[in-house]
Amino acid sequence: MTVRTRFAPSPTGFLHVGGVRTALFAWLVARQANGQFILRLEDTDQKREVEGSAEHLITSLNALGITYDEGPDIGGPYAPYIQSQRLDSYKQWAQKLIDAGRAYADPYTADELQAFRDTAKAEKRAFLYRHHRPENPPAWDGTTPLRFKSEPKEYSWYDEVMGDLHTGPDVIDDFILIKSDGYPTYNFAHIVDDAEMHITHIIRGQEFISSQPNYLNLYEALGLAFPIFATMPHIMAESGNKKLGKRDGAKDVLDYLRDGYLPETLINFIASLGWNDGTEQEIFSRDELIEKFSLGRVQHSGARFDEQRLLWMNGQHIRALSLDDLYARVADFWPSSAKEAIEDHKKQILTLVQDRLKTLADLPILTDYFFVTPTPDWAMVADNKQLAKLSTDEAVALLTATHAALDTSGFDSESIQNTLNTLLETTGQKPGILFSLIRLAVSWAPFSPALNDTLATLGKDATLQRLQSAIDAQK
RNA sequence: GGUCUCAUCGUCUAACGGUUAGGACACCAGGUUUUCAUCCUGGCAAUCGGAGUUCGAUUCUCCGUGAGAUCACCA
Repeated sequence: MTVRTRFAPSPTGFLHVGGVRTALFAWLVARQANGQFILRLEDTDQKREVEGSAEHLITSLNALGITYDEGPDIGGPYAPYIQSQRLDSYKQWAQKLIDAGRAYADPYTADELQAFRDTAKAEKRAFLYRHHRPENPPAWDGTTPLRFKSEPKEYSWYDEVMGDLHTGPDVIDDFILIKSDGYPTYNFAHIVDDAEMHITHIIRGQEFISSQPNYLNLYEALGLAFPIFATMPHIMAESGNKKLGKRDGAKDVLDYLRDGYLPETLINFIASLGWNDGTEQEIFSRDELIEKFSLGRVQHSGARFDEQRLLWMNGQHIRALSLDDLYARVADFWPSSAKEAIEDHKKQILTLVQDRLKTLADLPILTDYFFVTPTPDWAMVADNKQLAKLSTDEAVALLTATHAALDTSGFDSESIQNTLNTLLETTGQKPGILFSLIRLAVSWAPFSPALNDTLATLGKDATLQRLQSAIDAQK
Protein backbone atom coordinates (compact mmCIF):
# COMPACT_ATOMS: atom_id res chain seq x y z
CA MET A 1 0.00 0.00 0.00
CA THR A 2 1.38 3.38 -0.93
CA VAL A 3 1.05 5.85 1.88
CA ARG A 4 -0.87 8.94 0.83
CA THR A 5 -1.48 11.78 3.25
CA ARG A 6 -2.98 15.19 2.69
CA PHE A 7 -3.17 18.66 4.07
CA ALA A 8 -6.59 20.13 3.40
CA PRO A 9 -6.88 23.71 4.60
CA SER A 10 -9.68 26.07 3.77
CA PRO A 11 -8.56 29.28 2.13
CA THR A 12 -9.77 31.56 4.87
CA GLY A 13 -6.60 33.37 5.83
CA PHE A 14 -2.91 32.93 6.38
CA LEU A 15 -1.15 29.78 7.49
CA HIS A 16 -0.14 29.80 11.15
CA VAL A 17 1.96 27.41 13.21
CA GLY A 18 -0.99 25.22 14.12
CA GLY A 19 -1.74 24.60 10.49
CA VAL A 20 1.90 24.11 9.70
CA ARG A 21 2.17 21.37 12.25
CA THR A 22 -0.74 19.42 10.82
CA ALA A 23 0.76 19.81 7.37
CA LEU A 24 4.25 18.96 8.59
CA PHE A 25 3.30 15.75 10.35
CA ALA A 26 1.28 14.55 7.37
CA TRP A 27 4.20 15.44 5.12
CA LEU A 28 6.68 13.60 7.34
CA VAL A 29 4.53 10.48 7.35
CA ALA A 30 4.34 10.51 3.57
CA ARG A 31 8.00 11.27 2.97
CA GLN A 32 9.17 8.68 5.45
CA ALA A 33 7.18 5.99 3.67
CA ASN A 34 8.19 7.20 0.22
CA GLY A 35 4.54 7.93 -0.30
CA GLN A 36 2.70 10.97 -1.56
CA PHE A 37 1.63 14.17 0.10
CA ILE A 38 -1.36 15.97 -1.34
CA LEU A 39 -2.60 19.52 -0.96
CA ARG A 40 -6.34 19.99 -1.27
CA LEU A 41 -8.28 23.20 -0.84
CA GLU A 42 -11.52 22.96 1.09
CA ASP A 43 -13.37 26.00 -0.15
CA THR A 44 -16.95 24.94 0.39
CA ASP A 45 -17.85 27.94 2.48
CA GLN A 46 -17.94 30.84 0.09
CA LYS A 47 -18.76 33.29 2.85
CA ARG A 48 -15.54 32.67 4.71
CA GLU A 49 -13.25 32.60 1.76
CA VAL A 50 -10.50 35.20 1.81
CA GLU A 51 -9.20 36.55 -1.45
CA GLY A 52 -5.63 35.50 -2.16
CA SER A 53 -5.34 33.11 0.75
CA ALA A 54 -4.98 30.04 -1.48
CA GLU A 55 -1.91 31.58 -3.08
CA HIS A 56 -0.67 32.59 0.33
CA LEU A 57 -1.06 29.05 1.62
CA ILE A 58 0.89 27.66 -1.32
CA THR A 59 3.61 30.26 -0.94
CA SER A 60 3.93 29.42 2.74
CA LEU A 61 4.24 25.68 2.20
CA ASN A 62 6.81 26.21 -0.50
CA ALA A 63 8.79 28.59 1.67
CA LEU A 64 8.93 25.98 4.40
CA GLY A 65 9.90 23.23 2.01
CA ILE A 66 6.77 21.22 2.72
CA THR A 67 6.49 19.96 -0.82
CA TYR A 68 3.41 18.27 -2.19
CA ASP A 69 3.09 15.81 -5.03
CA GLU A 70 -0.43 16.67 -6.07
CA GLY A 71 -2.31 19.88 -5.56
CA PRO A 72 -4.46 22.62 -7.00
CA ASP A 73 -1.64 24.40 -8.79
CA ILE A 74 0.23 21.33 -10.03
CA GLY A 75 -2.60 18.91 -10.70
CA GLY A 76 -2.36 15.16 -10.30
CA PRO A 77 -4.22 11.94 -11.09
CA TYR A 78 -7.26 12.89 -9.01
CA ALA A 79 -7.63 16.50 -10.07
CA PRO A 80 -9.20 18.87 -9.42
CA TYR A 81 -7.84 19.42 -5.89
CA ILE A 82 -10.26 22.21 -5.12
CA GLN A 83 -13.54 21.18 -3.57
CA SER A 84 -15.64 23.84 -5.26
CA GLN A 85 -14.70 22.17 -8.53
CA ARG A 86 -15.75 18.71 -7.40
CA LEU A 87 -19.44 19.32 -6.81
CA ASP A 88 -20.48 16.61 -9.28
CA SER A 89 -18.66 14.02 -7.23
CA TYR A 90 -20.44 14.99 -4.07
CA LYS A 91 -23.80 14.91 -5.85
CA GLN A 92 -23.15 11.40 -7.09
CA TRP A 93 -22.18 10.09 -3.69
CA ALA A 94 -25.14 11.91 -2.15
CA GLN A 95 -27.44 10.25 -4.65
CA LYS A 96 -26.14 6.86 -3.58
CA LEU A 97 -27.11 7.67 -0.02
CA ILE A 98 -30.54 8.91 -1.07
CA ASP A 99 -31.11 5.77 -3.10
CA ALA A 100 -30.11 3.65 -0.14
CA GLY A 101 -32.48 5.57 2.12
CA ARG A 102 -29.56 7.03 4.07
CA ALA A 103 -30.09 10.69 3.24
CA TYR A 104 -33.13 12.90 3.25
CA ALA A 105 -34.23 16.47 2.71
CA ASP A 106 -34.32 18.67 5.78
CA PRO A 107 -37.80 20.23 5.84
CA TYR A 108 -37.33 22.62 8.73
CA THR A 109 -36.78 26.33 8.62
CA ALA A 110 -33.95 27.89 10.56
CA ASP A 111 -36.42 29.18 13.14
CA GLU A 112 -37.99 25.80 13.68
CA LEU A 113 -34.58 24.26 14.13
CA GLN A 114 -33.61 26.91 16.61
CA ALA A 115 -36.79 26.25 18.58
CA PHE A 116 -35.82 22.58 18.88
CA ARG A 117 -32.41 23.60 20.14
CA ASP A 118 -33.80 26.04 22.65
CA THR A 119 -36.19 23.48 24.04
CA ALA A 120 -33.43 20.94 24.41
CA LYS A 121 -31.30 23.46 26.17
CA ALA A 122 -34.10 24.50 28.51
CA GLU A 123 -34.60 20.86 29.40
CA LYS A 124 -30.87 20.50 29.96
CA ARG A 125 -30.36 17.75 27.47
CA ALA A 126 -28.25 17.55 24.37
CA PHE A 127 -29.93 18.52 21.15
CA LEU A 128 -30.06 15.78 18.55
CA TYR A 129 -31.53 16.45 15.18
CA ARG A 130 -32.45 12.83 14.71
CA HIS A 131 -35.00 13.15 17.47
CA HIS A 132 -36.89 15.39 15.08
CA ARG A 133 -36.31 13.29 12.01
CA PRO A 134 -39.35 13.88 9.73
CA GLU A 135 -41.67 10.95 9.09
CA ASN A 136 -42.14 11.56 5.41
CA PRO A 137 -39.51 13.98 4.21
CA PRO A 138 -40.13 15.61 0.84
CA ALA A 139 -38.03 14.57 -2.12
CA TRP A 140 -34.76 16.48 -2.11
CA ASP A 141 -34.74 19.15 -4.80
CA GLY A 142 -31.47 20.79 -3.88
CA THR A 143 -33.02 23.90 -2.32
CA THR A 144 -32.96 22.55 1.21
CA PRO A 145 -30.14 20.91 3.14
CA LEU A 146 -29.59 17.21 2.60
CA ARG A 147 -29.12 15.31 5.82
CA PHE A 148 -27.43 12.05 6.61
CA LYS A 149 -29.72 9.44 8.13
CA SER A 150 -27.44 8.12 10.81
CA GLU A 151 -27.48 4.78 12.58
CA PRO A 152 -26.52 5.53 16.16
CA LYS A 153 -24.27 3.04 17.87
CA GLU A 154 -21.13 2.74 19.91
CA TYR A 155 -17.75 3.02 18.29
CA SER A 156 -14.30 1.96 19.31
CA TRP A 157 -11.46 2.78 17.02
CA TYR A 158 -7.74 3.15 17.04
CA ASP A 159 -5.98 6.44 16.62
CA GLU A 160 -2.27 6.36 15.78
CA VAL A 161 -1.58 9.16 18.21
CA MET A 162 -4.27 8.91 20.87
CA GLY A 163 -4.55 5.14 20.98
CA ASP A 164 -7.87 3.40 21.62
CA LEU A 165 -10.86 5.71 21.51
CA HIS A 166 -14.44 4.99 22.41
CA THR A 167 -17.77 6.79 22.21
CA GLY A 168 -21.39 5.99 22.91
CA PRO A 169 -24.32 6.26 20.48
CA ASP A 170 -25.41 9.66 21.77
CA VAL A 171 -22.84 11.51 19.74
CA ILE A 172 -24.14 10.20 16.44
CA ASP A 173 -26.54 12.52 14.70
CA ASP A 174 -28.06 13.42 11.34
CA PHE A 175 -25.61 16.03 10.14
CA ILE A 176 -25.88 18.00 6.93
CA LEU A 177 -24.23 16.53 3.86
CA ILE A 178 -25.10 19.21 1.34
CA LYS A 179 -26.06 22.74 2.22
CA SER A 180 -28.94 24.59 0.64
CA ASP A 181 -26.48 26.53 -1.49
CA GLY A 182 -25.48 23.29 -3.19
CA TYR A 183 -22.06 23.06 -1.56
CA PRO A 184 -21.20 20.04 0.57
CA THR A 185 -20.18 20.41 4.20
CA TYR A 186 -16.66 19.54 5.28
CA ASN A 187 -18.13 16.52 7.05
CA PHE A 188 -19.25 15.03 3.78
CA ALA A 189 -16.80 16.43 1.25
CA HIS A 190 -13.61 15.40 2.98
CA ILE A 191 -14.73 11.79 3.22
CA VAL A 192 -15.65 11.64 -0.44
CA ASP A 193 -12.41 13.30 -1.48
CA ASP A 194 -10.20 11.22 0.75
CA ALA A 195 -11.78 8.09 -0.68
CA GLU A 196 -11.51 9.20 -4.28
CA MET A 197 -7.95 10.38 -3.78
CA HIS A 198 -6.99 7.17 -2.00
CA ILE A 199 -5.77 8.90 1.11
CA THR A 200 -4.48 6.32 3.59
CA HIS A 201 -3.87 8.44 6.71
CA ILE A 202 -6.18 11.15 7.98
CA ILE A 203 -4.01 13.42 10.08
CA ARG A 204 -5.78 16.37 11.60
CA GLY A 205 -6.27 18.44 14.71
CA GLN A 206 -7.98 17.46 17.90
CA GLU A 207 -11.02 19.60 17.15
CA PHE A 208 -12.32 16.85 14.88
CA ILE A 209 -12.15 14.07 17.40
CA SER A 210 -15.68 14.61 18.61
CA SER A 211 -17.06 14.39 15.09
CA GLN A 212 -15.12 11.26 14.37
CA PRO A 213 -17.93 8.79 15.27
CA ASN A 214 -20.21 10.57 12.82
CA TYR A 215 -17.60 10.14 10.13
CA LEU A 216 -17.28 6.47 10.94
CA ASN A 217 -21.03 6.14 10.59
CA LEU A 218 -20.86 7.81 7.20
CA TYR A 219 -17.96 5.65 6.00
CA GLU A 220 -20.10 2.63 6.73
CA ALA A 221 -23.13 4.05 4.94
CA LEU A 222 -20.97 4.79 1.92
CA GLY A 223 -19.47 1.32 1.99
CA LEU A 224 -15.98 2.70 2.51
CA ALA A 225 -13.22 1.13 4.58
CA PHE A 226 -11.84 3.23 7.42
CA PRO A 227 -8.55 4.91 6.70
CA ILE A 228 -5.89 5.23 9.39
CA PHE A 229 -6.60 8.07 11.80
CA ALA A 230 -4.13 10.24 13.65
CA THR A 231 -5.25 13.12 15.82
CA MET A 232 -2.82 15.87 16.70
CA PRO A 233 -3.06 17.77 19.97
CA HIS A 234 -3.36 21.51 19.74
CA ILE A 235 -0.65 24.06 19.94
CA MET A 236 -1.60 26.39 22.74
CA ALA A 237 -1.24 30.14 22.77
CA GLU A 238 1.72 31.44 24.77
CA SER A 239 -0.53 33.03 27.33
CA GLY A 240 -3.75 31.49 28.53
CA ASN A 241 -4.81 27.93 28.06
CA LYS A 242 -6.51 27.89 24.76
CA LYS A 243 -5.70 26.55 21.40
CA LEU A 244 -3.52 28.83 19.34
CA GLY A 245 -5.70 30.62 16.85
CA LYS A 246 -5.47 33.71 14.77
CA ARG A 247 -7.39 35.69 17.35
CA ASP A 248 -4.92 34.73 20.04
CA GLY A 249 -2.05 36.27 18.20
CA ALA A 250 -1.06 33.31 16.06
CA LYS A 251 1.31 34.71 13.51
CA ASP A 252 1.51 34.14 9.82
CA VAL A 253 4.42 31.73 9.31
CA LEU A 254 5.72 33.99 6.57
CA ASP A 255 6.17 36.64 9.26
CA TYR A 256 8.63 34.39 11.03
CA LEU A 257 10.57 34.07 7.82
CA ARG A 258 10.52 37.82 7.36
CA ASP A 259 11.72 38.23 10.93
CA GLY A 260 14.81 36.22 10.09
CA TYR A 261 13.87 32.73 11.21
CA LEU A 262 15.12 29.90 9.05
CA PRO A 263 12.60 27.50 7.50
CA GLU A 264 14.49 24.57 9.04
CA THR A 265 14.17 26.20 12.46
CA LEU A 266 10.42 26.45 12.08
CA ILE A 267 10.20 22.86 10.90
CA ASN A 268 12.40 21.62 13.74
CA PHE A 269 10.62 23.70 16.34
CA ILE A 270 7.11 22.83 15.29
CA ALA A 271 7.98 19.14 15.06
CA SER A 272 9.54 19.24 18.52
CA LEU A 273 6.41 20.80 19.92
CA GLY A 274 4.68 17.57 20.83
CA TRP A 275 7.13 15.12 19.43
CA ASN A 276 10.59 13.80 20.25
CA ASP A 277 12.49 10.69 19.30
CA GLY A 278 13.10 9.50 22.85
CA THR A 279 16.72 10.61 22.90
CA GLU A 280 18.11 13.90 24.16
CA GLN A 281 18.54 15.31 20.70
CA GLU A 282 16.96 18.73 20.29
CA ILE A 283 18.20 19.90 16.92
CA PHE A 284 16.98 17.91 13.95
CA SER A 285 17.61 18.50 10.29
CA ARG A 286 14.80 18.03 7.84
CA ASP A 287 16.19 14.65 6.77
CA GLU A 288 16.57 13.51 10.36
CA LEU A 289 12.95 14.34 11.01
CA ILE A 290 11.85 12.36 7.99
CA GLU A 291 13.92 9.43 9.16
CA LYS A 292 13.01 9.49 12.84
CA PHE A 293 9.47 10.79 13.01
CA SER A 294 6.72 8.52 14.24
CA LEU A 295 3.07 9.21 15.02
CA GLY A 296 3.27 6.87 18.00
CA ARG A 297 5.62 9.26 19.78
CA VAL A 298 3.47 12.32 19.34
CA GLN A 299 2.38 13.82 22.65
CA HIS A 300 -1.26 13.46 23.70
CA SER A 301 -1.66 16.85 25.26
CA GLY A 302 -1.39 20.34 23.87
CA ALA A 303 1.92 22.15 23.85
CA ARG A 304 2.59 25.80 24.43
CA PHE A 305 4.38 27.83 21.83
CA ASP A 306 7.54 29.28 23.37
CA GLU A 307 9.20 32.06 21.39
CA GLN A 308 12.31 31.95 23.59
CA ARG A 309 12.99 28.41 22.63
CA LEU A 310 12.34 29.19 19.00
CA LEU A 311 14.90 31.99 19.16
CA TRP A 312 17.52 29.72 20.70
CA MET A 313 16.84 27.04 18.13
CA ASN A 314 17.21 29.52 15.29
CA GLY A 315 20.67 30.44 16.56
CA GLN A 316 21.58 26.76 16.55
CA HIS A 317 20.47 26.34 12.96
CA ILE A 318 22.19 29.53 11.82
CA ARG A 319 25.48 28.32 13.27
CA ALA A 320 25.12 25.03 11.44
CA LEU A 321 24.99 26.78 8.07
CA SER A 322 27.99 26.93 5.76
CA LEU A 323 29.26 30.42 5.04
CA ASP A 324 28.04 30.34 1.45
CA ASP A 325 24.62 29.10 2.48
CA LEU A 326 24.31 31.73 5.17
CA TYR A 327 25.49 34.38 2.75
CA ALA A 328 22.75 33.44 0.31
CA ARG A 329 20.11 33.60 2.98
CA VAL A 330 21.00 36.95 4.46
CA ALA A 331 20.78 38.66 1.07
CA ASP A 332 17.77 40.71 2.14
CA PHE A 333 18.97 41.42 5.66
CA TRP A 334 22.10 43.53 5.25
CA PRO A 335 21.98 47.11 6.54
CA SER A 336 21.47 49.63 3.77
CA SER A 337 25.03 50.80 4.37
CA ALA A 338 26.26 47.51 2.92
CA LYS A 339 24.81 48.19 -0.49
CA GLU A 340 28.15 49.08 -2.09
CA ALA A 341 30.19 46.47 -0.26
CA ILE A 342 31.77 43.66 -2.24
CA GLU A 343 31.00 40.01 -1.63
CA ASP A 344 34.36 39.08 -0.12
CA HIS A 345 34.15 41.81 2.44
CA LYS A 346 30.60 40.92 3.38
CA LYS A 347 31.51 37.27 3.72
CA GLN A 348 34.43 38.15 5.96
CA ILE A 349 32.11 40.12 8.20
CA LEU A 350 29.53 37.38 8.13
CA THR A 351 32.13 34.93 9.41
CA LEU A 352 32.68 37.16 12.43
CA VAL A 353 29.03 37.49 13.35
CA GLN A 354 27.65 34.07 12.45
CA ASP A 355 28.01 32.87 16.03
CA ARG A 356 26.11 35.84 17.33
CA LEU A 357 23.10 35.90 15.08
CA LYS A 358 19.89 34.65 16.64
CA THR A 359 17.83 35.75 13.71
CA LEU A 360 18.96 36.98 10.32
CA ALA A 361 17.33 40.27 11.20
CA ASP A 362 20.06 40.84 13.81
CA LEU A 363 22.52 41.45 10.99
CA PRO A 364 22.25 45.25 10.74
CA ILE A 365 22.85 46.02 14.41
CA LEU A 366 25.82 43.66 14.40
CA THR A 367 27.48 44.87 11.21
CA ASP A 368 26.41 48.38 10.33
CA TYR A 369 29.58 50.01 11.66
CA PHE A 370 31.73 47.95 9.31
CA PHE A 371 30.18 49.66 6.33
CA VAL A 372 29.64 53.18 7.53
CA THR A 373 31.82 55.37 9.73
CA PRO A 374 29.98 55.77 13.03
CA THR A 375 29.61 59.08 14.80
CA PRO A 376 31.48 59.15 18.10
CA ASP A 377 29.12 59.04 21.05
CA TRP A 378 31.06 59.43 24.28
CA ALA A 379 27.93 58.93 26.28
CA MET A 380 28.37 55.23 25.55
CA VAL A 381 31.70 55.36 27.34
CA ALA A 382 30.18 57.09 30.33
CA ASP A 383 27.37 54.53 30.42
CA ASN A 384 29.75 51.61 30.31
CA LYS A 385 30.05 49.94 33.68
CA GLN A 386 33.80 49.38 33.37
CA LEU A 387 34.68 52.66 31.72
CA ALA A 388 32.64 54.92 33.93
CA LYS A 389 35.52 55.46 36.36
CA LEU A 390 37.91 56.49 33.64
CA SER A 391 38.43 60.24 33.30
CA THR A 392 38.14 61.80 29.86
CA ASP A 393 41.82 62.70 29.86
CA GLU A 394 42.78 59.16 30.72
CA ALA A 395 40.55 57.79 27.98
CA VAL A 396 41.97 60.14 25.40
CA ALA A 397 45.49 59.26 26.51
CA LEU A 398 44.78 55.56 26.16
CA LEU A 399 43.32 56.01 22.69
CA THR A 400 46.27 58.12 21.66
CA ALA A 401 48.65 55.40 22.81
CA THR A 402 46.57 52.83 20.96
CA HIS A 403 46.68 54.88 17.80
CA ALA A 404 50.44 55.11 18.01
CA ALA A 405 50.90 51.41 18.68
CA LEU A 406 48.59 50.28 15.88
CA ASP A 407 50.11 52.75 13.48
CA THR A 408 53.28 50.68 13.43
CA SER A 409 51.65 47.29 13.81
CA GLY A 410 51.02 44.53 11.30
CA PHE A 411 47.29 44.28 10.66
CA ASP A 412 46.36 40.65 10.53
CA SER A 413 44.40 39.42 13.55
CA GLU A 414 47.37 37.82 15.22
CA SER A 415 49.64 40.83 14.91
CA ILE A 416 46.93 43.04 16.25
CA GLN A 417 46.44 40.76 19.21
CA ASN A 418 50.18 40.92 19.96
CA THR A 419 50.23 44.68 19.69
CA LEU A 420 47.21 44.97 21.96
CA ASN A 421 48.78 42.65 24.52
CA THR A 422 51.93 44.75 24.56
CA LEU A 423 49.78 47.82 24.99
CA LEU A 424 48.21 46.26 28.08
CA GLU A 425 51.65 46.01 29.63
CA THR A 426 52.85 49.49 28.70
CA THR A 427 49.65 51.17 29.87
CA GLY A 428 49.17 48.95 32.89
CA GLN A 429 45.43 48.73 32.10
CA LYS A 430 43.16 45.78 32.53
CA PRO A 431 41.85 44.29 29.30
CA GLY A 432 38.31 44.94 30.45
CA ILE A 433 38.99 48.64 30.38
CA LEU A 434 41.42 49.13 27.52
CA PHE A 435 39.74 46.77 25.11
CA SER A 436 36.24 48.01 25.89
CA LEU A 437 37.38 51.52 25.21
CA ILE A 438 39.00 50.65 21.90
CA ARG A 439 36.02 48.62 20.87
CA LEU A 440 33.66 51.51 21.47
CA ALA A 441 35.98 54.02 19.83
CA VAL A 442 35.99 52.14 16.56
CA SER A 443 32.43 50.77 16.48
CA TRP A 444 30.21 52.88 18.74
CA ALA A 445 27.98 49.82 18.75
CA PRO A 446 26.55 47.85 21.67
CA PHE A 447 28.08 44.55 20.55
CA SER A 448 30.85 43.45 18.28
CA PRO A 449 32.97 40.38 17.61
CA ALA A 450 36.43 39.81 19.10
CA LEU A 451 38.42 43.03 19.07
CA ASN A 452 41.41 41.87 17.05
CA ASP A 453 39.14 40.36 14.38
CA THR A 454 37.02 43.46 14.26
CA LEU A 455 40.04 45.70 13.75
CA ALA A 456 41.58 43.41 11.15
CA THR A 457 38.35 43.38 9.18
CA LEU A 458 37.98 47.12 9.49
CA GLY A 459 41.52 47.56 8.15
CA LYS A 460 44.33 49.76 9.28
CA ASP A 461 43.21 53.00 7.65
CA ALA A 462 39.68 52.89 8.97
CA THR A 463 40.83 51.82 12.43
CA LEU A 464 43.31 54.66 12.80
CA GLN A 465 40.86 57.14 11.37
CA ARG A 466 38.14 56.14 13.80
CA LEU A 467 40.50 56.27 16.77
CA GLN A 468 41.50 59.77 15.72
CA SER A 469 37.86 60.83 15.35
CA ALA A 470 37.13 59.53 18.80
CA ILE A 471 40.03 61.52 20.22
CA ASP A 472 39.06 64.64 18.28
CA ALA A 473 35.51 64.45 19.52
CA GLN A 474 36.78 65.08 23.04
CA LYS A 475 38.99 68.07 22.23
C1' G B 1 -24.67 21.27 30.90
C1' G B 2 -23.83 16.51 27.50
C1' U B 3 -19.87 13.95 25.06
C1' C B 4 -14.71 13.09 24.25
C1' U B 5 -9.59 13.86 25.43
C1' C B 6 -5.53 15.14 28.36
C1' A B 7 -2.32 15.82 33.18
C1' U B 8 6.22 15.23 35.01
C1' C B 9 10.39 21.54 36.64
C1' G B 10 7.72 28.44 34.68
C1' U B 11 7.97 26.20 29.25
C1' C B 12 9.09 21.84 25.65
C1' U B 13 9.91 17.00 27.20
C1' A B 14 12.66 11.70 28.85
C1' A B 15 12.09 7.63 32.07
C1' C B 16 10.44 -2.35 30.00
C1' G B 17 6.59 -1.25 37.51
C1' G B 18 12.74 -0.71 40.58
C1' U B 19 16.77 5.98 38.32
C1' U B 20 19.78 10.47 43.56
C1' A B 21 12.99 11.44 38.31
C1' G B 22 17.26 12.75 32.98
C1' G B 23 17.77 16.55 28.97
C1' A B 24 16.61 21.34 26.60
C1' C B 25 14.70 26.63 26.76
C1' A B 26 14.35 30.54 30.25
C1' C B 27 16.51 32.31 34.82
C1' C B 28 20.82 32.83 38.42
C1' A B 29 26.27 32.36 39.48
C1' G B 30 31.14 31.58 37.67
C1' G B 31 34.67 30.93 33.45
C1' U B 32 36.54 31.62 28.36
C1' U B 33 42.96 37.50 29.58
C1' U B 34 37.12 43.48 25.62
C1' U B 35 31.71 43.94 24.97
C1' C B 36 28.26 40.03 24.05
C1' A B 37 23.37 37.57 22.04
C1' U B 38 28.31 32.51 20.84
C1' C B 39 30.89 28.73 23.86
C1' C B 40 32.14 25.96 28.71
C1' U B 41 31.04 24.83 34.06
C1' G B 42 27.73 24.95 38.07
C1' G B 43 22.91 26.15 40.37
C1' C B 44 17.48 26.75 40.91
C1' A B 45 13.20 23.96 39.61
C1' A B 46 8.45 18.86 38.53
C1' U B 47 5.57 13.50 38.90
C1' C B 48 -2.38 17.60 40.43
C1' G B 49 -5.00 15.18 45.00
C1' G B 50 -6.97 10.64 47.31
C1' A B 51 -7.73 5.55 47.47
C1' G B 52 -6.45 0.68 45.42
C1' U B 53 -3.20 -3.37 42.98
C1' U B 54 2.11 -4.54 44.09
C1' C B 55 7.79 -6.30 47.83
C1' G B 56 7.95 -1.66 45.04
C1' A B 57 3.73 3.10 41.27
C1' U B 58 5.62 9.03 37.44
C1' U B 59 4.19 4.39 35.10
C1' C B 60 -1.55 -0.03 36.13
C1' U B 61 -7.06 0.64 38.16
C1' C B 62 -10.85 3.71 40.34
C1' C B 63 -12.67 8.37 42.36
C1' G B 64 -11.91 13.39 42.62
C1' U B 65 -9.66 18.06 40.76
C1' G B 66 -7.86 20.95 36.89
C1' A B 67 -7.24 21.92 31.68
C1' G B 68 -8.59 21.44 26.53
C1' A B 69 -11.88 20.15 22.45
C1' U B 70 -16.72 19.78 20.60
C1' C B 71 -22.05 20.23 20.61
C1' A B 72 -23.30 25.30 12.99
C1' C B 73 -26.49 25.17 6.28
C1' C B 74 -17.45 26.55 9.74
C1' A B 75 -13.81 23.74 8.65
